[in-house]
Amino acid sequence: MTTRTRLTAAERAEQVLEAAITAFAATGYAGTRTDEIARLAGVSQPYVIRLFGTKQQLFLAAVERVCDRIEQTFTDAAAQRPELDSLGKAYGTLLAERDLLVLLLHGFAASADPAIGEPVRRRFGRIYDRVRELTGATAEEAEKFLATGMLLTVMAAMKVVGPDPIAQSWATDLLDCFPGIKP
Amino acid sequence: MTTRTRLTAAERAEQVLEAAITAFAATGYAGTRTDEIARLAGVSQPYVIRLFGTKQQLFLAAVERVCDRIEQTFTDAAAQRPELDSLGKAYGTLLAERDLLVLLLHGFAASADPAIGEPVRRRFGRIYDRVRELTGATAEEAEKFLATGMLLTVMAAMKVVGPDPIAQSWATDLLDCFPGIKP
DNA sequence: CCTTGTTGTTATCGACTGATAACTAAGTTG
DNA sequence: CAACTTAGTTATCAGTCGATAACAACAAGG
Repeated sequence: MTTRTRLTAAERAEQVLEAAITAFAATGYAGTRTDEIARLAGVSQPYVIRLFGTKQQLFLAAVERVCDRIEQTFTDAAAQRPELDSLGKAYGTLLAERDLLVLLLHGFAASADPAIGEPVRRRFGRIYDRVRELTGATAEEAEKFLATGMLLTVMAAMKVVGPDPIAQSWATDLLDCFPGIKP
Repeated sequence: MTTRTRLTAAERAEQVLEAAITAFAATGYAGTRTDEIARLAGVSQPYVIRLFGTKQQLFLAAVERVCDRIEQTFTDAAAQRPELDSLGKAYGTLLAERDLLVLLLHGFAASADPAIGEPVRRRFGRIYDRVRELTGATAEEAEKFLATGMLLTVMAAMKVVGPDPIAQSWATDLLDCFPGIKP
């Protein structure tokens, strides 16, 4: 073994959190093993548990992180041009980081567990609020915006959009409807 | 124990499949135990496995069944009035059977596994095709329709719509945008 | 009534997996 | 450098869970 570089707990936790996003996005909350996250982060499995307490707390931290990133993306986009299609274009760039969106989808799907559902509802509501206050959109405009976002998120999970897309004629049809998503 | 009523394997498999939809909707593919499905169906856990081979095959059968039900709902709605908002109203009634929609969402989320992703993409594509051929909608109209459906599906998973909804102001805002969903 | 096919069970295994305990080692400070 | 704190490991457990095997009970036909 090469000499391990020692990091502060906060730095290591950061790496573990990124690994957790990748792993949880791939196989969901229940389907992901903590030792797979540990392997991705390059640490031992018990250390992952010690840094975050439980697997569930790590999952929740990953969900919060993803929502932070999405909100930040919207805030940045609105700073340039505070309109819905500016945020829409920004969401399109998030497709490149499929893990973020798919993890969020796993959060929605796992919402039957109150410990997960409560924060997920809270963060989704916050995103709705941010979208409206950043762009001045009406409820109906925000609804159309979020609906489109959810379709794209589902398509990302099915891997028909984003990195290495699996070609499907229906997917091409649908993607043609969003100007500036395809690349 | 009361005298067990003996059913044909097909009849029992039907009951197990319904139980599987309920259970998988609640806790997802990896998070659901086959003995919980067995308990809901009133049979032993090994019998569940014997009827469907593996847990994965049972999950796939459940996904196929849900897609059948959704397609049938659309077909029926189009028979009465072959327009998009007729199908939309029909999808609204499916919210009462939250399990169906949430199971589908678990299917999307679990699509990273090729054994699940392949049939899920196939069925989603088929629903897109059916929607267009039943209503004569353009790709863009179908996209808006499916986007709305995905938002409602995600909201169903978060339990802010459907039976015993958890009240959230943002959810009320959003639901007001769909005429005739609220009841 | 007895044989045969089908429905269903109990018993059990073997692999997995989150979490804990106990220990090691690397910095850090006086 | 010695005492202490913090980062990280190895070893291991206790519970879980899908699957298999072997057996039991019920029904039906000859």
